[in-house]
Amino acid sequence: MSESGAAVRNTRQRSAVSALLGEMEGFHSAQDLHAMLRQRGERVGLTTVYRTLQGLADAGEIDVMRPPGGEHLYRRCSEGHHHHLVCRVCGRTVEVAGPAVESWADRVAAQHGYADVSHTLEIFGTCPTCLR
Amino acid sequence: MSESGAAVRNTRQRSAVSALLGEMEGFHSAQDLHAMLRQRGERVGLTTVYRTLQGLADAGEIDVMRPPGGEHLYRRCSEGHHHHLVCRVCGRTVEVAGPAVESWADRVAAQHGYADVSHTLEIFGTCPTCLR
DNA sequence: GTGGCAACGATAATGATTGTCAAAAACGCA
DNA sequence: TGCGTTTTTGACAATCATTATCGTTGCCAC
Repeated sequence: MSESGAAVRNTRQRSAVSALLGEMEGFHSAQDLHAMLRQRGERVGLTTVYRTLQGLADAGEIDVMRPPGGEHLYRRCSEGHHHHLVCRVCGRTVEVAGPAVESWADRVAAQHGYADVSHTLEIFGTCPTCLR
Repeated sequence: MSESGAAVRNTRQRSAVSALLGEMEGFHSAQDLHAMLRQRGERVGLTTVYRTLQGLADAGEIDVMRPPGGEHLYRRCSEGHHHHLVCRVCGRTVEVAGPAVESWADRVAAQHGYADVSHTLEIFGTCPTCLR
């Protein structure tokens, strides 16, 4: 009645969302993904898309970004912990790793006695293409 | 008729918001601040609070944080660029400076040809008090 | 003092996300 | 393989912070 009762079921909808994310490049909003699924003829409810994305995000299989614009953006990305360098014009994204930053954050938090540390870091800029 | 036409006016409401932020500790939402102003007897509209906060944020006089919860949080804080270490239980916040992180972010962005770089970084943890 | 123009503010609109709950589907087990 | 239990689904409504609207107010320059 507590642990081991995960029981996550394999459903058509979950596969569809997961597969779509696997094919996509870049970040997309939940509503975007929902629209794409409908175009493909997959019948998936918007509610389910939200739920599935949340589940995948909790499981660490996708990344979530909260841009100032307001919409949450989701993306399937590489396994390890990393951050994003995002073009504020076209949205092109580069994954960057910064081990030094990770350890710095942990160290700073520890110095102040904070435990169970996590962090978010996003870098915004204008990419070479959009500069011209 | 282009620049120099800033013409930012000094109004009672703007002063009230600014003064309140000067006295407050920690982050507060726009609606929080609005409620506090009303308690004080200051008659300020919610719309104006939003507008003023946005103006102050644009001017760099206050910091904005966008926690997962959804509400934007504002805070008057020290001048220079810095980041926040936030307790995810009680919200207690510590300002931290990380020159190394700043230069790292700029360097990484430059390596990828990105210009006009900015970044956001927030560290979350559980503070010593909430650990007990 | 006075006029122009930005700021104000009550209200309505927006829009992404979440809650609800009956119906459908998936899995375990006999 | 068939059945019951339990999760998941999904259409729709609700939520709620933020933004737009637009007539009124009051600051500031002259």
